[in-house]
Amino acid sequence: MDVTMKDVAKLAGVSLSTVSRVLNDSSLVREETALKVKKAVEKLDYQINDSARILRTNTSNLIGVIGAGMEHPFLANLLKGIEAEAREKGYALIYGDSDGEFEKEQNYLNIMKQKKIDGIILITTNYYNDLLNIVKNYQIPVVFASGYISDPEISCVTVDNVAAAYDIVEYLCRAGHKEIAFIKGPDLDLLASQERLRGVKLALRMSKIKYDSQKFIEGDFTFESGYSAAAKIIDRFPNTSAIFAFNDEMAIGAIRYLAEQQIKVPEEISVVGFDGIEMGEYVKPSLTTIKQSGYELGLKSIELLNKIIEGQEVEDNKVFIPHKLVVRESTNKLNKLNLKKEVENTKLN
Amino acid sequence: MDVTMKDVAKLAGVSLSTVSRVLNDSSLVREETALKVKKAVEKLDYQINDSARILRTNTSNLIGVIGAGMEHPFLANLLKGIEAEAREKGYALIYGDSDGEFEKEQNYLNIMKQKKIDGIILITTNYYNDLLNIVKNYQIPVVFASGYISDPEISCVTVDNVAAAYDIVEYLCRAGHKEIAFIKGPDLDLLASQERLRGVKLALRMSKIKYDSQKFIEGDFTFESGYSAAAKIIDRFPNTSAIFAFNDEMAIGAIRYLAEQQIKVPEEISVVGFDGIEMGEYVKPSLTTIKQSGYELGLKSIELLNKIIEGQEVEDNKVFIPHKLVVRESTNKLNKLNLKKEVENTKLN
DNA sequence: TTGTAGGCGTTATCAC
DNA sequence: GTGATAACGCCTACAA
Repeated sequence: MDVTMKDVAKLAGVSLSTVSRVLNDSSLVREETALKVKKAVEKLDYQINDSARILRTNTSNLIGVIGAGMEHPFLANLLKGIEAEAREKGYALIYGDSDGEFEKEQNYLNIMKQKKIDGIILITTNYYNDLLNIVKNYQIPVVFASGYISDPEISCVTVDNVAAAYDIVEYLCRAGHKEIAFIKGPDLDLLASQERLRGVKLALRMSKIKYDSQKFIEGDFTFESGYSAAAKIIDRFPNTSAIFAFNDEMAIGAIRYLAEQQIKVPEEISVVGFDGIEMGEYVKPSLTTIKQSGYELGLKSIELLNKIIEGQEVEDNKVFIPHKLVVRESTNKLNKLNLKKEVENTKLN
Repeated sequence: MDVTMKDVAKLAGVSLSTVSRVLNDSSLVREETALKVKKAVEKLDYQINDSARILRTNTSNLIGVIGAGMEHPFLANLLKGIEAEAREKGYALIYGDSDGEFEKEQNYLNIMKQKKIDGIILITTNYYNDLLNIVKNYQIPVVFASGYISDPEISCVTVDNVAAAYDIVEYLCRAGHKEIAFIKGPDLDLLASQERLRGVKLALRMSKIKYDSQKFIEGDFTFESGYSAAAKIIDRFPNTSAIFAFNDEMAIGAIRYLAEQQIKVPEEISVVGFDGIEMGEYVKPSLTTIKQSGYELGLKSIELLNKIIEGQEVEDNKVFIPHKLVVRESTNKLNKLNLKKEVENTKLN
């Protein structure tokens, strides 16, 4: 079997409790004794048995992460930020993917409870209300990192989706675009997508453009769905002059479709995305988008969670990370060509 | 405190041992009794205390994953595959990122050992030799999922990097390319990159093209490094007709640079990548590449690890996943324009 | 400053 | 079939 504290105690010629004290940096130990113990630990390559410690102390230094669609670049960076900051703070991570299915989420929640996790980061967006109830019941500190949760008891870290969506739509309107089509997220996504939708509506109203639900094509945040959504848009609304996709991947999928149809971006149609994943800088044309940092989102989430776990005063349990409009090559101001085309189309309709 | 087996036993009117038996599906329990217990479990929403169980049984149903650069799409999918198959097999995941630093790797290895993980998946490529020694010492089942490990004791799952690199370089040669430049991986990466390098050399030799180490520019698998490597290539070897980047992201970065320099891909220079990430289908021009499935790599890794953990017979501890050359828009056969240019350049040199 | 002993919630070995 | 009971390895009063 493995080396235990007993072995260390024996080799160091002290008692179990002394070893324990040394390992836990108790100040009540003579330096000389501590040194003996440390040497023994070294010599035996002693590793503490975490289960025994957790059983005794009921705290695990373990944080649970339940996500969905984490292979998307933005979320992959979120996970990276979570990991880095968690390590920094002395936590290890239990990681589970729910595929957005409630059953799997429940399942992981149970497993994590059994492991006595100190806290949990939730990145799922479907069924989050049901999750909320379970989590509240569990009395485990939790932070949502996937959108704004209105429940005042629940902490969350997120970009301000409403404001960000507003910003980018307003930018399009200012550039003269009136015929804007949208590739929204899945209707199942009750957080980010719904919030972005609100931001869009707000911006349209401010620009006196009438809201037309027909012009919102549902995607699922994949390249492919952006591609096929663009096809629908071109088919149904040929006079579209700008497309706002609710994430960068769908925007890139859309651009690809337009290129294949010989529709020039941005000369004929401007395209904007959301997230600001690195890839958007390298596609041709590079992508105008709302940039937010997944890494920072992860970092801030753990920071907040850590405060809650440690019982520190939390001044605000709703944290927003910054976002920024980044204008690149995929958008332009409406030029004469577009305006002419729009006029023509208006006549035709 | 939480509900324990004791509470369940009391409510069900049986002893601790009986509850334990029911929970572990022991057949030695009368159905009637089992039912009583199950009802009590249900009613109290009892969750087992995993630490206590692990302490007693010394098995955790926990698999450790240590990775680096997991935000890259290929590896993000690898993680997804790992997670899905691990869940399927009843394991939970402890996930740590080493940033490719030996110290962090060691650190996570220790943490994981303390948590009594049943097995470990290693995805890091630097210092893997040192890791190997530690891991062997730990006597924990381990599977490398980042390249071929020659040590016969060590299990690994990987694409056949040598063959795959060979395939794509041969493809370029067959298309008539003789002036090929390379964007290789970091020299620190002792696994995939070195293997791909071997494959390249082999293919060059077969095609009677002389090996020129100058033509291998080092990148670090990021878009940015592909971009700047392409700049160096164009600067130093203006008659280059094809570029092979050791992953898709660097290839895409290179394409971006070429586009900015008004160098047409593939008309003037063909570009190929490696991995086959989804994004390669959507860039313009779409990317010719070697396709391998990160998801499958993850799945197979867990499959193998599981066998080892369960002590099943493993017929071969070196597993290869399939790869496939996918030809898209970023390559062509050398046409007259290129050939003429090459002739001219040859004269000049 | 150090040692002794009890208990955390399980599982496993005995009896009955 | 079922029930006591002794570990598993650690932490923490309490004693010394």
